[in-house]
Amino acid sequence: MKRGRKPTIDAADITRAAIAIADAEGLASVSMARVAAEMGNATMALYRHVKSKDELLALMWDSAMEEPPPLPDGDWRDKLGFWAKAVLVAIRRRPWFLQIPISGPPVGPKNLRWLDSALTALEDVPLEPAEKIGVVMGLSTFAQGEARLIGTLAQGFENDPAQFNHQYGQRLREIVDPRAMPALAEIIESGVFDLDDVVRAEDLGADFDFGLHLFLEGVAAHIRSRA
Amino acid sequence: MKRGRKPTIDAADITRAAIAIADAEGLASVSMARVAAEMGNATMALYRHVKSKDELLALMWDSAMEEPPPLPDGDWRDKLGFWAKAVLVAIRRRPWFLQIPISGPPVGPKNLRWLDSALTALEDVPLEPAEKIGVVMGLSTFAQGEARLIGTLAQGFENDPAQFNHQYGQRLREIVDPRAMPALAEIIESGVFDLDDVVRAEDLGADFDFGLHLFLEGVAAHIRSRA
DNA sequence: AGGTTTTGCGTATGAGGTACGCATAAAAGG
DNA sequence: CCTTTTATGCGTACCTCATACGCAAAACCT
Repeated sequence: MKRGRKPTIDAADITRAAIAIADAEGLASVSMARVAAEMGNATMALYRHVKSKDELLALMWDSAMEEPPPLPDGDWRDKLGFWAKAVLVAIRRRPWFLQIPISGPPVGPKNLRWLDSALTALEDVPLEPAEKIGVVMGLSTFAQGEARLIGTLAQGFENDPAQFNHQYGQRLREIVDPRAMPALAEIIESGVFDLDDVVRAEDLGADFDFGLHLFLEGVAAHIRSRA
Repeated sequence: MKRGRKPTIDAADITRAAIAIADAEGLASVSMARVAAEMGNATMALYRHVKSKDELLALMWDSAMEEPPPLPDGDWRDKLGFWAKAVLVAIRRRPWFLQIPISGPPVGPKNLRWLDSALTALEDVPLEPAEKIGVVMGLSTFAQGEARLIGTLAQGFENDPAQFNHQYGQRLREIVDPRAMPALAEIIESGVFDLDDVVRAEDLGADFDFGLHLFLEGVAAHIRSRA
């Protein structure tokens, strides 16, 4: 039998508590003391189960992603598009996910299942393994980057809504000298930056959809050139 | 005339000193005390010119990017591809750039010049303004995400080189159950993850090139469907 | 029961951000 | 030239955090 005092908590409990705090108040509110308090333990008790805060963050990172949803019926394009949107949604549900300083390639089971899901979408596509990985990496990179951007803007909007109320276009008009940056000035004049009222999550979603469309279009073209 | 004691330093000086530290030792080494010491001032002297550390980080963010290089001759594709690679190179030169928590849309002059540069590359392309912005945003997102990934892996490699010496594929083989994740298992078996020796920056650059190729291919397809 | 081992945790240390207030320097007014 | 005004320089102090260390409490073994 196992000797010594019985542990009252384990690393998984700590991770869960930390995630609950991050979900409710953001990653900045996750401190060892706070997590311990939330669990009714003393701060230093945590260190019996977790080497350091960095390790706790790594555990949080592994647990943060939910399971990948089952792929829809259709061709690879439907599936991969669905997958990319699922990635965006999953990250958006845990905005602090991208704030965790990561350290290495993914080995956590959840992340590997996401990878498997994307590769399943490409199952019947005639591409080399390395190419498939490239496609998935590119898509994943794009989705994460877009999620980051959306999160950033959403947060900036919370802090200072006035900054976004169709003043952005105006502000750019003041700053940008058409002689110095003619291409940008022309786009500004077209009014794309004059957001009528507020930047909404849906607008940002439209940007994502367009980028996704371009990328998938590129994959299709590449497949065609292969066949 | 302006009353009061003459300032001996200004925000730009502080920003420069902070950037020098970040370049040399990473963003983690940038503390108010450290920056002040480096300038030969007392810690609290900085607060006369900078409201908070967050503000200092924002200033660093604005100053961190170098000027966009002039675009090469060629069609939009050459130019945009060159631009994307230039973004990657510029970020790679300041790996701490992506670690700064950002707050809002870009208004700094350098960032606007990068934007102008990309739009110049699309000058003669028959797309709507909003579409051009979408293309540039997508590309920029992709480049930043890839830079982040490369930086992460490079750092992980420094910390623990053994982890990468063609053990990654082996490790995956142990973890991944082919019955649970057949698509992933098949790719693993193909040996793509068995990096012969070491993950090199060049290999990662190849990934970037492939993703870039796909994206530009997609843009080309979209333009064709427009014409 | 006595010894052993493992967990729980109080105390202490050091780093970092920053509020506050006084000292100091430079211009303006007499 | 001296006083008043105003902006800067910065010492002190406080608070939050992560974490090393060591002792006490609990559970198992003989």
